[in-house]
Amino acid sequence: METNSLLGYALLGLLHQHAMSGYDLRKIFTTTAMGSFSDSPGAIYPALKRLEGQGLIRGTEEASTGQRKRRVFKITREGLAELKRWLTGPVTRNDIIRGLGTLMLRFAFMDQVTGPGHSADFLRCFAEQIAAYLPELERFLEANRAKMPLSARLALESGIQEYALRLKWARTAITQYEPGKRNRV
Amino acid sequence: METNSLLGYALLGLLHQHAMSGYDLRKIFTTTAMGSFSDSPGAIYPALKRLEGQGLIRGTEEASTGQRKRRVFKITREGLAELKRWLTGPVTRNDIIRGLGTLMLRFAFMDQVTGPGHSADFLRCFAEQIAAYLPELERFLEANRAKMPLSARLALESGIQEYALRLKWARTAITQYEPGKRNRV
DNA sequence: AATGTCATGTAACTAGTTACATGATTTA
DNA sequence: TAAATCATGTAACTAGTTACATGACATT
Repeated sequence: METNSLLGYALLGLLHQHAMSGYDLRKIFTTTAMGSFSDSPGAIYPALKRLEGQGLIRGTEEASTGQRKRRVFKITREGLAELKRWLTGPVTRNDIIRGLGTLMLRFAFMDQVTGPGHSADFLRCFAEQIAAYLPELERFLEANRAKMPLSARLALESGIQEYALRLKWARTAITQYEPGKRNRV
Repeated sequence: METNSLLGYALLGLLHQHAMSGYDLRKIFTTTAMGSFSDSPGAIYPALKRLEGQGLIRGTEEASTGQRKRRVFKITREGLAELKRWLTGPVTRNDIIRGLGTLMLRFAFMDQVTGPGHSADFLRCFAEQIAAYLPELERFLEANRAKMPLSARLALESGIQEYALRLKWARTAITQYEPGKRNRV
């Protein structure tokens, strides 16, 4: 069972949408809302090489529109299987603590790859984990608020607010997957 | 001018609060709201070594409460200068795009290290950058909402909501630094 | 005697950073 | 001809991951 970095899964997920070159992928990271990923060639080309080495994607040379030849990558069956495996993994307490970015990326790909049924399940686990973690943070704040400098307390409150917001978001999002709504893309 | 990772600055900021051992720092990462950092010895001990090599902290052996000897680290003048340099750097568009974690850590240390006057300035820059980025994300959503799968759209909306929340938070936080309020710790 | 907690550290591996190199084609 | 855009790639460096090693003392 292979392991990949978040960047690797991001590339895999994007290549599942449609085949693309490394350059296309870089442009996605520079010009769309996926700007949290680095668009540097030193990150993307080696990552594509690794994915290809694992047999998860396959690149084919293509005579491009005039300029230099481009390598267009498409996801393989193995790649799709690995992407599904990643998407369907459990939502752990650790995932929540280490930051929600990974989980949000997983969710973003979910409808397309594993279908809306699974997305709703994911949201339920997501909400459950946050609902468990949030009171811990709140208890920590109350226990320490007196001894904390203002900016430290404000920063912590901001973090708590973020988790609270995501919980509310998840609960609203779940309703969009309810039967009766036409939820297919 | 030295460069350090986020972990390096986190350690520097914590050691500015008071001198501690590597083990104490690890415990902070496991037991407090700073859980986004790894508490693994393979991360922390080498990071402390690097900081000491740069002259930013200094460790002294200490006969501990019974068990094995511990090395207690304290920040040096150079370390404090470097921490201040990091805290007072500009708030860039890139800082906002790459994730708010780094900026929130900077802010958390700010009152103690550079004083409440600077914290308010920081919040104004922070709010300004978010206020500039947010409409870009919103335009992207509107331009793509039709072609996006439900889960992808929801994920993007969640991201937008987060930025909106942080903007509101920053504007509220600024008022807590206004003259007339007793804002010293 | 075995396990747990305090406490520090290293080694092998992985992946990301910045910066550079290359090269074709198009536009100013 | 200089610069911009398309397009791929490498090299040196940095830092983090997991896993292991060590060792003292305390508890069961």
